[in-house]
Amino acid sequence: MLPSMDRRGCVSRNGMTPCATVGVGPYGPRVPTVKGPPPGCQGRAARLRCLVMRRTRLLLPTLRETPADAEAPSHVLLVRAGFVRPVAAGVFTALPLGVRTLRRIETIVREEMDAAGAQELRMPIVVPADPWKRTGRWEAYGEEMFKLRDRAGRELGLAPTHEEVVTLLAGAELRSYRDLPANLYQIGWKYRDEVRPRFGLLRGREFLMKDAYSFDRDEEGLRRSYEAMRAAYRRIFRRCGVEVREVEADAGLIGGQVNHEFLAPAGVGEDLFVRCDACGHAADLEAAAVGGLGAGAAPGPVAATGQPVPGAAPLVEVQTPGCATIEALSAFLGVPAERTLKCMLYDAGGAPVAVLLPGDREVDERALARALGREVRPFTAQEFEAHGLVKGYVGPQGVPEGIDVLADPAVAAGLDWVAGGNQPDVHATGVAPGRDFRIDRVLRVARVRDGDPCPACGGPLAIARGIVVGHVYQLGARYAEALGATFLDEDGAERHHVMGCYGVGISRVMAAAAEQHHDEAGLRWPRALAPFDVLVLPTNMDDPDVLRTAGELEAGLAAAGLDVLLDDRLVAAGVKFADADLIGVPVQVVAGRRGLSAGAVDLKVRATGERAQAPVGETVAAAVRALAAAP
RNA sequence: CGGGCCGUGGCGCAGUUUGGUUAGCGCGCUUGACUGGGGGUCAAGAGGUCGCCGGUUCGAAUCCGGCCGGCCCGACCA
Repeated sequence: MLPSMDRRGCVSRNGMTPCATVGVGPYGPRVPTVKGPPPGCQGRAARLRCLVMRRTRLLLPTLRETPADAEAPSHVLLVRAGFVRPVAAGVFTALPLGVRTLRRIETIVREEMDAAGAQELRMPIVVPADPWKRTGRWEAYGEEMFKLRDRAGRELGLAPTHEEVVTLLAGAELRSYRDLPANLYQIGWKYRDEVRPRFGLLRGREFLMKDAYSFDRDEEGLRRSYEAMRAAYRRIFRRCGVEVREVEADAGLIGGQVNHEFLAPAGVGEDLFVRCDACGHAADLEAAAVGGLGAGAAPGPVAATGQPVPGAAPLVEVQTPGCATIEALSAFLGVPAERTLKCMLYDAGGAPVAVLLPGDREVDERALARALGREVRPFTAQEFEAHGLVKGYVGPQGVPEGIDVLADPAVAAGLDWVAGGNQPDVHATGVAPGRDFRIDRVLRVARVRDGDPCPACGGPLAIARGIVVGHVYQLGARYAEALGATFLDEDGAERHHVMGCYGVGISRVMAAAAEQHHDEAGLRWPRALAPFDVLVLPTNMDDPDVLRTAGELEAGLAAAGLDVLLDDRLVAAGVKFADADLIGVPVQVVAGRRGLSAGAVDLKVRATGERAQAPVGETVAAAVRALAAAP
């Protein structure tokens, strides 16, 4: 029987078990056929062990050009290298290579979760609205949550996370302290109707996530569960080959007090965080702005200029025509911006507040809102007028009673400020806190900047971008209380479950790894995440020696337990090299006429670019070693 | 949701300002030949309701209106 064949070297359309196909040929009448399965790949048992794939049988559409709608490196490369295809804004199909890499991440996550004593569940994507209304999150999530109605008019949502569902399950099934502690997790698609999907997989509307929920008798148990998860997360990201920083973070809509983010530093990361290279301290930028920095660490005008503290100068009014901005004022008076006093006015949930900070600083409005527990917005022109204030020339000495004065620690600590004179074109110098104006509350709401001192050690902080790949929270009992989830404790008392929740963005990890590991030629997967371990690349498809060797290497590498991709296309070698670098398989084994004439094949480690030769007979061992040594 | 840009074979683009009858180019795809160690060469092909709807006009990819989709910046967030 003559196998069907096509130009690309496909041997058999129905020979779907890769090892059942034969050699690499035939490619045409001129090309000799390699008979029989490659050595080491005979028999049913061996066949089942083989983890080989032929390029001609794989849906692996690589693109030579950059897709017009992709910007982030991970987005460009995951599309170009044939891992994913876009379906709608922020929604993707994972192609076979993408599935393989996602599965490797999932496997690592499962192993570590299971090792930590967690149990896997499958919860639904479509969830009823009622529990969400009871916890208040139906409203709180707002437009972010996909909401639907079924034919009977029942309200449903696509779950972005599963606290409600799992808490109800715990309330029903974890009824005794003997059932606790418990940690339940799942891996599945999550939905979020993003205001603005972007960066490809990094911020999609559908994303693959592992979410886990711990249930304990008390806070002490929660802390133990929490620390166990943090430890598991460190192992997960280390195994994935993704560099992460663990930072103190903001709880967002999930809630709870203590929480940490695992940020993968990357150029396109959408989260800003501060880190101190001296002591390792790191915090989410917003968390840092609220409580991460102690008052003593705040740079006053004195520390910033390096000048000694002047004595308490008298308050003097000076003419400053056209100086409604700090920039103009600083230039006009020849005073550094950090010695001027900026007085910002906000409406905070109906109550006016004044925020004082050095002129070179900006208010982090989110941090302010969080510190006050109210929404804030800048004063309107009418509000300035109503309070008798002149925009651009507001000084704290003229802030009327009834407006709370919140001051940055630097303002409280400084003397001799240059502040607004509360009339057009007038400022005042020598303005001192306490003497000239009151401070109702010292509050750190200035946006953290590069170079600010670290609260832990005083060293310089750096602002960096990162991708949130993991987030762990201590939730406490709020969900259990809202949903009435209780258990009977040892003393017979009915108590609410104390919860924690823990997420890993599986699809984000893939994108984050792509962000961290690529070059101009393409992806460079860490070996734990690569879709295949080894790529076998025969260069001369008309050479029987080359074909036979490639087939033997394919079988031998598979027998050694590696996932092997054989590029059996009948195309120019250059095409294969370019594709090999693009898809980023860690080890390339090149079998070509040139090397084989000396009895050798070439190995290339993608991540390092390192090349080596090995005798044909030792290639498998050399490839295994190269893979083990790869990043 | 504000601001900007963009929808033309599978992908990347030109053509639109100044309407004109066969809508081009590169890559990819098909067939054949040559080639075969870094996206090679030649030849012959296939493939397009120019995002959708409506309007103006003798005539619309091109002008006007509406809608849909996508990207970037911002606000927001895993």
